[in-house]
Amino acid sequence: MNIDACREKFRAFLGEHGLRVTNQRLAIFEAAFQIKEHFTAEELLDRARAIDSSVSRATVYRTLPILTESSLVREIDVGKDFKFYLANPEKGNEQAQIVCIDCDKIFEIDAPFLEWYGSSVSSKFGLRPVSQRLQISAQCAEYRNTGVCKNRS
Amino acid sequence: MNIDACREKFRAFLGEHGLRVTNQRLAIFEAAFQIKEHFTAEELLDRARAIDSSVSRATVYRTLPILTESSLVREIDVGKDFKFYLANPEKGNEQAQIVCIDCDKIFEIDAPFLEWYGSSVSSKFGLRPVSQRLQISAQCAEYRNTGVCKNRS
DNA sequence: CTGCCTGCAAACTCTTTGCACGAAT
DNA sequence: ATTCGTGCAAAGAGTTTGCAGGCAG
Repeated sequence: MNIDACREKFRAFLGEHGLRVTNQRLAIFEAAFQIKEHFTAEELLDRARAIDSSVSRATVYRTLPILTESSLVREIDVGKDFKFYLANPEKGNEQAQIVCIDCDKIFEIDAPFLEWYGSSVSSKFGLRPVSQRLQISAQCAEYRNTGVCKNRS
Repeated sequence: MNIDACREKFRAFLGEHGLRVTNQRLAIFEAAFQIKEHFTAEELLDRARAIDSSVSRATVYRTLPILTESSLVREIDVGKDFKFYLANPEKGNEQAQIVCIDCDKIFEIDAPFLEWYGSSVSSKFGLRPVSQRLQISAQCAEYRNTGVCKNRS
């Protein structure tokens, strides 16, 4: 989905939920979609402030749930003490993440079986799956050999 | 592995790593193995204090890494702001978790393919997997119908 | 105008850490 | 005797929230 369609979807979502279209929310939306990879709340704040300097940390944290509930942004918890986010995720729950434990880089991988697997195993417990997450922690080949990861930022 | 073998493994692990066998560490070990399901650091503290009232929160947090590194306890991060632990996990990384989003109950499920899947997909990125986690968030059938989960504690 | 939205700063939660005392080896 | 381990309390980090003022509808 291109950014214009996403922006429209965002405005529509706000309208449908009786939420107001504010400059701050728009700036946060634009900032999120400028970032092509995974980002943190803090990085989003920096980007959003570059667009609208009045954006505060609180508003970023209050806007992120709106973005995730509208499926425009996916929240990714890799077991660290802060969360990552990804704008306009292409494949819903059909993806998994590999996290490099040295450089923290996140690789998105296709996991087409995932939805099916979660559903079939959950039904044995009388449960209906809401979301699935497959996460793999790994080391780069280079890190393994040299102790340093080439992806380190 | 029965508890006696585990206790012996714990003492051996301490010895091999130049760590001392203290009453507090033993109390925390016993407390963890008294709990047959998943527990939090706070629950472990309560149990450990019932055995040795001198155990402090700090020591619990300092002992948990020892228990996880010795594979006597598994750490489970379900994306909440605190971690769960499970003593004497039977199937290493060959298990996944289903978490009920209402009552937070954690169901352990077998996932025998998991190790293989992580390895095969990671190798495409030149990565070596360190750990895998498959987590499914789900709702109880009862919760779905009545809005209340029968497992609610 | 009305009331949702905002920035600010303080509060919160879980976890970690500095310090001086205490206990294991 | 040494040194590591401990309890206490404060610090830390990311996130949330109360409040008074501001802007969308």
